[in-house]
Amino acid sequence: MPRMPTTADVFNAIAEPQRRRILGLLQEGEQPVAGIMERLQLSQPVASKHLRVLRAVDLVIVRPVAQQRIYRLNAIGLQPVHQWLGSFEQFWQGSFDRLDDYLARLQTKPQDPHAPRN
Amino acid sequence: MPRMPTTADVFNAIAEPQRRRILGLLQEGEQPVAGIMERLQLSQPVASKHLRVLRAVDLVIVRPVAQQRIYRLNAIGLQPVHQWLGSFEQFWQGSFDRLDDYLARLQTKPQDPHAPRN
DNA sequence: ATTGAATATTCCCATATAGGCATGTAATTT
DNA sequence: AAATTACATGCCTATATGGGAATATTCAAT
Repeated sequence: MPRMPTTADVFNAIAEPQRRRILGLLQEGEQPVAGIMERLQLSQPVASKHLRVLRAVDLVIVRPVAQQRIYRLNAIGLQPVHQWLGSFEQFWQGSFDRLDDYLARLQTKPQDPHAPRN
Repeated sequence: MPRMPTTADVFNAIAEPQRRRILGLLQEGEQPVAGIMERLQLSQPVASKHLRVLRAVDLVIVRPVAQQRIYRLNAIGLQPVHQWLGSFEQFWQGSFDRLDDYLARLQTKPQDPHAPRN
């Protein structure tokens, strides 16, 4: 079997660099397709196709304004990736550095009695 | 041009669910190929091929022991993904929660006179 | 109704898969 | 040395791609 479709999930969708660039651009604010084309130097069909994928996995939201389609970032769609990554962060440092973190947390926690979630 | 090779970068490597499963398993500790095969119910060639990709992008480290190859998780290799994701987390909450963050920062910032851009 | 503007979609192709099957290879045992 | 173990690699196929060129679609202006 071939590779999974790019629209299969967020992981596949963000594997493509151009799509990551688009998402990055949309951090600055919503944009019509023409804006994305210009800023990222993409041909019109290429832009539209990438946006189609991002739409399919719910990473962007479209809003029609006249003939324009305004695309907005829907960053919450990246949560699956964030969650998956979360389980790995504890492995990023050796046990030594993790000990540092642990001690540092022990020192600051007591100062704030109403310790909010984080 | 077709899709970018799975070995092109970490993003492409982790797009494949089986490879994510392998990485997940390796969180429990290093494993020889046979262990991965059994735990994840993969054929031997399939396991080897996925591991090859993970090796290529440096998400796992191999250590030979007799005829066995012990695979170990190299979670630091996931940092590019984590970094990229980082720039999006500030968009995860609605403007309301972001306002909270902003106010909280205003309270602590004054202690730092050299307020950098932003 | 026509024309024009902004996007979307279709058709094209070269390329890279994931997995099954078969075979190659390195180290160990007998 | 021959056989066995534990993996890696090669070959095969169906399928999905990203981008280019051309065309279709949708809404607005004339």
